[in-house]
Amino acid sequence: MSSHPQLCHSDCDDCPIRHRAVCAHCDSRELEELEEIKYYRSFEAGQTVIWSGDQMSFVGSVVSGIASLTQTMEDGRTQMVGLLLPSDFVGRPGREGAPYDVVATTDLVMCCFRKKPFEELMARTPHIAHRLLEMTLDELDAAREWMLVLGRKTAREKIASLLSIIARRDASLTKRGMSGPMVFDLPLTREAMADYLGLTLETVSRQISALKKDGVIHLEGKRHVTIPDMGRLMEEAGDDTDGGFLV
Amino acid sequence: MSSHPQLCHSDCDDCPIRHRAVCAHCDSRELEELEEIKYYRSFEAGQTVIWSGDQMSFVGSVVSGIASLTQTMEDGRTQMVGLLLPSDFVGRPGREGAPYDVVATTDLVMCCFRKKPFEELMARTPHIAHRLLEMTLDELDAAREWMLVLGRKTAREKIASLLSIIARRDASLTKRGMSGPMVFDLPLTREAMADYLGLTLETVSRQISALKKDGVIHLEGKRHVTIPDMGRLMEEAGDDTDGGFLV
DNA sequence: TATGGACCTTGACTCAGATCAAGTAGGACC
DNA sequence: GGTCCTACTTGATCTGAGTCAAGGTCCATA
Repeated sequence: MSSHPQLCHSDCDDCPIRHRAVCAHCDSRELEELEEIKYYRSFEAGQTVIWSGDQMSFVGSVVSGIASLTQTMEDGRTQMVGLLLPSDFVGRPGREGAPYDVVATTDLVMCCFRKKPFEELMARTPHIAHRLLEMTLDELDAAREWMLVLGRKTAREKIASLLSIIARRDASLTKRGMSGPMVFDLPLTREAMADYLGLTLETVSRQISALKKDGVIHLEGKRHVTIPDMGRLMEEAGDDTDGGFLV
Repeated sequence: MSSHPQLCHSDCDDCPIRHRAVCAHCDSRELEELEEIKYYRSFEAGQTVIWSGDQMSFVGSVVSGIASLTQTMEDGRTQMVGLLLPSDFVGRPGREGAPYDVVATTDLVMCCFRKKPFEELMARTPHIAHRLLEMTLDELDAAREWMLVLGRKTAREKIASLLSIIARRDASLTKRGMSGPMVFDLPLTREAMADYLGLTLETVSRQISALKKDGVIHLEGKRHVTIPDMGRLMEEAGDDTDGGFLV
């Protein structure tokens, strides 16, 4: 599985981001600098972190909770174009405005760096710039993978695709591995799932019920999911059974 | 409008790529190096340039013709995830395999650089690396813009969106500007349009006929398009009338 | 001038998913 | 215990786009 967009300052204990691709190569001067421009921000579920078109004053990563990138048409139709899970990176060094809304889908904590000094540091530090290109390529792959889901998959396949992405991300974050049944809590409402999948919330609900009836997933309450057989779910998603590479 | 993913070697007369963001800042040593690792490749319409999963031995840009990035499911459903018009860049410096097929949608000429030495040059030349990040961000924006099209737009809006993208790209390449009626040849078959839009070719045909009947576009033959009123087309696409920023 | 084939159009019918509408489940707060 | 509210489910019906099928157009080649 490819690594995910992540960027971390020095102290991963108090900013619980797993991947240290950047800081592992930073010397202490750089880490000090990062520490100086670092701060935390919290958002409540439903709050908008950044409005489309706004100036962005920071870059950063998700510490806990979920944020989503959403685009909205004038008549209100919305499409999520990205899902930011803990450790994912937000921000576009070198760019001014945000091209879409960033919304806190659950309560959210972010670890931010002030943008200007971060960019300056980046300009002086080739391996940070390089890591950033890597992350952007990963995001691009994920977006294009999702285009196939949106354009060509059935509602049932879409749900299965989303569940398997969340399951895989959850496994890699909790280091629980992918063998045996997967258990996790759905971090999204039916409506948010619908926005991500280009469906209505009723269709999402119906297809989840159908997958449950067919034994592909188990549900306790409305959010607690067990996937007895990951291979089966991936077949339902229309993916190669050996697992997608992206996100 | 944002710049498009492009990368150019020194001699833009014999490699007709408009944007010189890279070479404008290269000194003559770098240009000489680029010249040494440069070569051209031609493909016939329908040929596959790179298979998904293959090692890529070059990076480069489209000189003439159209290439597309496509993803295919096991059962044959396909989705185009990118359209490469003249001057667009192909390649993922620092990455090995291709994540999707690159197909020559028309007869195609590409200007290529050998990948290994290009990467070495890039590692030594921060402004090329920087330009590459810029291009990747542009592609990411375009992909996400397209996710809204795939997930939430009607067939009619999808066609209008594609036509306005092609019209705008055509205008910027030929420097004809966006005022007055736009005239161009559709570079895609109905089937290719369907693959890009997540539709069937019959639906594409029907919607083009409908837009024609309603006077949004004029058609001479099957491919020669006139758009009398670009604003009207963009309304049909469901975009802000002031024009999208992306692609 | 025919013949074949790629590409496109149009019609008739079907169906997956949207829409509209009525519920249920469970938590917070009085 | 009741009531309110948000999140979810389920049913009935509608409809936009897919499917299947029959032609049409244009061009290259015989």
